[in-house]
Amino acid sequence: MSTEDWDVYDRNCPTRRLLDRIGDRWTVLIVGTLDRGPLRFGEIARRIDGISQKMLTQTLRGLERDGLVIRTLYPQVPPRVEYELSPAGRTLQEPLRALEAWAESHMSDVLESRELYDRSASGACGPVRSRA
Amino acid sequence: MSTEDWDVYDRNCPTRRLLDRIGDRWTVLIVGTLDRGPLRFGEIARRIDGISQKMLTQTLRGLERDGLVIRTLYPQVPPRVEYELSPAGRTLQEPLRALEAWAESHMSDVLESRELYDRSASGACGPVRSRA
DNA sequence: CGGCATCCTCTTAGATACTG
DNA sequence: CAGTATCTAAGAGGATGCCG
Repeated sequence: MSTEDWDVYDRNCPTRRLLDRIGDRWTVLIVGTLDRGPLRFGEIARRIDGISQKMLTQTLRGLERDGLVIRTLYPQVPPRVEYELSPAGRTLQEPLRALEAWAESHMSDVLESRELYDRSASGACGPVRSRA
Repeated sequence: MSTEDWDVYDRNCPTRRLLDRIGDRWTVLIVGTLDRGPLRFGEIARRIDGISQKMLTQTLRGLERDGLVIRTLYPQVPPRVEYELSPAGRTLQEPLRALEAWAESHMSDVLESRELYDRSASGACGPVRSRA
């Protein structure tokens, strides 16, 4: 909570980049899976259908670097690595859940709107609005 | 609000793609600029530093197609085009603002965490945690 | 002014193979 | 198991030029 505040509408605003990270497709899903406690690498991979091992590693590293996820390595053979949300990471859950909830509840509207839009490639005259 | 609910953790879930769209870097900023009412194309472009005309057009088209933004063309010379949030688009503002607020308020923590992380490339023994 | 089309570049991410 | 490394394909996105 620094007194200095950034402007996301400025090109060089670091907050803009952070926004990119947390809005990232995989970040949203990963943080979502970790809401019930620590998970092993493989467990996360299995829960998020379609994520590649590379993207999972990469995204987890980024989250760890940002202090949002804590990585715990148990030096065994075979190795066991657990990931859990940090306190800061837990505060991120609420906004992300809200976003996810919005997407779910507006999915059908959006789908309908797309169909309408795609169907009418041609328009009329007068001030043309995209939606009546 | 259909009774059918999807699972974002499934690879083929359409909600997942919608989540991608609304989490998009430009979408967040564009929806943010439109919170005070309609804006012309050029006005939006001027407010969002660093956006190219191509990405602005493209993102606005997507939002229009999804029924989140309404495009109004006034057939004048030179043409005048205004964009405004639809009712559905306005409901998106709250979650996006929450996300933006989160990013702003946690920026300094994240920056600090990154520095710490980058500084210590080497680790110790025992169960190794990313953060004490 | 607001855009579309084209070109071209640079980043991403998926697949694959190998390692401690 | 949990990665790292490498290659390649696909797409994001910028620059430019033309048009209604």
